[in-house]
Amino acid sequence: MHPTRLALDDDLRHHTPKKFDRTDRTACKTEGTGGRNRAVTMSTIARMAGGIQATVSRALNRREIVSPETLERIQQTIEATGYVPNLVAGALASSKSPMVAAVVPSITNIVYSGLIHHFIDLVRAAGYQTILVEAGFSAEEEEALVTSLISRRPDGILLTGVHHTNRCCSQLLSVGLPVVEIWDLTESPIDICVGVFTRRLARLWRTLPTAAAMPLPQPRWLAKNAPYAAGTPSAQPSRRWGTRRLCKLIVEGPASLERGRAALRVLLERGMQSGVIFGSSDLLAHGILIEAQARGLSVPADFSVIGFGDQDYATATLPPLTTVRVDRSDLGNRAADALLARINNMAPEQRAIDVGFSIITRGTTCSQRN
Amino acid sequence: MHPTRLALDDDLRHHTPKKFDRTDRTACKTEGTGGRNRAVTMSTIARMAGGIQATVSRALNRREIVSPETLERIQQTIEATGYVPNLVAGALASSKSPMVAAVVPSITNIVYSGLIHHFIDLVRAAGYQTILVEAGFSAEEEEALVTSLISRRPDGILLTGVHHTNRCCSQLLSVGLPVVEIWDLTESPIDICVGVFTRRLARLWRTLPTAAAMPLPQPRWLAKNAPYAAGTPSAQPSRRWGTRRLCKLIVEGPASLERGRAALRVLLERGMQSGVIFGSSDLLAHGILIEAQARGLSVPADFSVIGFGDQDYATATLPPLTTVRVDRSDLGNRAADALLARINNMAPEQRAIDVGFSIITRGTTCSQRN
DNA sequence: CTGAAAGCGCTAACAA
DNA sequence: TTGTTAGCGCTTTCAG
Repeated sequence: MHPTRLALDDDLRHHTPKKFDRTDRTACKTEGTGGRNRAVTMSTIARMAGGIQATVSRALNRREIVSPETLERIQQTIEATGYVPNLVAGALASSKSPMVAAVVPSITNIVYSGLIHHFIDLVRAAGYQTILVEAGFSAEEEEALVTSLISRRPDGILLTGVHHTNRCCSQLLSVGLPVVEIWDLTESPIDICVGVFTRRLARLWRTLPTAAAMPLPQPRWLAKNAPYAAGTPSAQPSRRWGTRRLCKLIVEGPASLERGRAALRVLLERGMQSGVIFGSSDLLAHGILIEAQARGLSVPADFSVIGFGDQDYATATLPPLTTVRVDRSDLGNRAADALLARINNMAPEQRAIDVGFSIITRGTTCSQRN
Repeated sequence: MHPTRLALDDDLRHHTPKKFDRTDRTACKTEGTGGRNRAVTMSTIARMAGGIQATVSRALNRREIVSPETLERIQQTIEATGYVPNLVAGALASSKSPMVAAVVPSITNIVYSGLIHHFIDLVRAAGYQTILVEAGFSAEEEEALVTSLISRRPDGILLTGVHHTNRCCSQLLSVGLPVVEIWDLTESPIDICVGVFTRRLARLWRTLPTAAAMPLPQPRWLAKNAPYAAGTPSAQPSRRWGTRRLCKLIVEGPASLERGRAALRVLLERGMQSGVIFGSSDLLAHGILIEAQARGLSVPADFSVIGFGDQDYATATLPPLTTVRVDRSDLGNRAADALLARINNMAPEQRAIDVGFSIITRGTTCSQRN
């Protein structure tokens, strides 16, 4: 193979925005009608089809109870006018919007968005639309958001995590909205919760042979277990955790490849010799692998790495990443099922649904017992 | 450093779900009240505070026009009852929900979610909540979704891409909803559009020195330019494109590290010698880097790689990734600005806003001219 | 099967 | 400043 030379034309390299003028306004609609043209409603359709508004409503919601001819006429006029029913009026009258709300800390984090993706699919299949909102990681922000969500009177609501302000919980409770909390498991959820049982994981950490370091946080419930305050990459003095010496490293902000790399640098500076590094996300763990490679260190010969999340790319790293897997699609599905069940007034069999987790052993750990 | 041994207790390794029973039902609410307890409304508050419903409405929306004492009394009762206003009634009465809708192909793809994140922030600052929905990559699905969104009467709507069904466009037009389309730029948007001017990018590709391969698609508008049908990883016979020989490789499905690795394997099998490989996303490009490394090939000595997206991790790869950057936060912000402007009935200065793009040169290309 | 009529909980004139 | 009164566009009894 020969080296490749690549030269970029300077004028192409940065493409400076081009301006359009607004001569072509074909699509602009506020013109011509002179003021807002009266919206077409059910009554409009009824009048045009020679019937009454209630019949149109029936034609739309329970087609089987109107005569075929009437139905036909109504459908034709609907088609002709391009009428779209007003769901907010419907929701007011029937006090049920076909809608649920989902609150996640971050929509850009695949850990949440992947799960929510499945959730949305399932509730959609049941006829519900999802209004998805981002709450950041603060319970106060969440409270404000939840209040404004409640004011939209969704049929149900999904919350991430189990730490909510008191106001938030009591509001939810007093409205009597079905709510499902995901990720953490608590034995006294607001309504139902589905997720993994945190203490189990913590216990797992504690029993592992040599815990060398543990970049944090991201999944909130890992963060919860951190005995040290967060700070910019800085190692804490090693201390005993369970029966092992643990050096915990808090990585501030969202996980990223770069933060993972930085984490390993810090750990090495602090004299880390060997052991296993826990990443609170696969991304962080992957960053650690890359930094190791850049420094000529070998994983798992020099140290082990365990990620969290089992993202799809965990099989594609060098070497493939050992990681903690929580079945997110399962979680999303169960959350949807549980919420739908509650919406339909079914008492849940269990109030806390544990989806469990497992360790997927790949190339970044050695699996021999010692 | 010494090798690390890692042994996992078998009973801990897989944590089988634990069952909870439902004895603790402290939080269950359908109990006690015997049937649905009448919801508290503005009238309830008014009665309790010794006033009239309209005053409560005023206290909530335009506090400055009610007397301090009345305000005080009302606020206290609201506090006491935990009353949350019903926005759907409000929306019906005022025919404005403080809400906009956003339609993206995929919420799990950071390319969209990153941008939407900014969009949401900005419109929220203006008092609007965003209902976010996923449309997949089909215009038909999108149409159905848009219809159901319209039925919720949002104040505005954001669409991804410029390819929509006719019904979709005409419905949007007939409702007279402010709409902003993002990513692609077209000179005849439904309402306004903000994004990058595709033809410019295509022209850039064409002038590059040696185009060896181009894994596709993901950004829809790259896909659009593909002269070959999609298929599982398989190289197309090289053909002339512009003045260069181009070997295009279509990668099916969403981009992933693994698909990038597979792509390089295929390209090598097909006898790729040198040149530059375009990834339609940074993830794909990163996969290519990893595979190169696994095979002992050197980038950019053996071949160059250019990604797309300038994700945060592009600086953290080995070597750092040269990539095409579209400022997504800028795009999200401008989209929000544009939509808000339209909602406030301001005629846009331009109907198409070009945010441009740039090539960020890092370590995976050599920059010497030839 | 179709009509008539009473709201759903709020906003927005208008009047006092 | 507060009270009165119409609706918003639909769902849902209840009669016909």
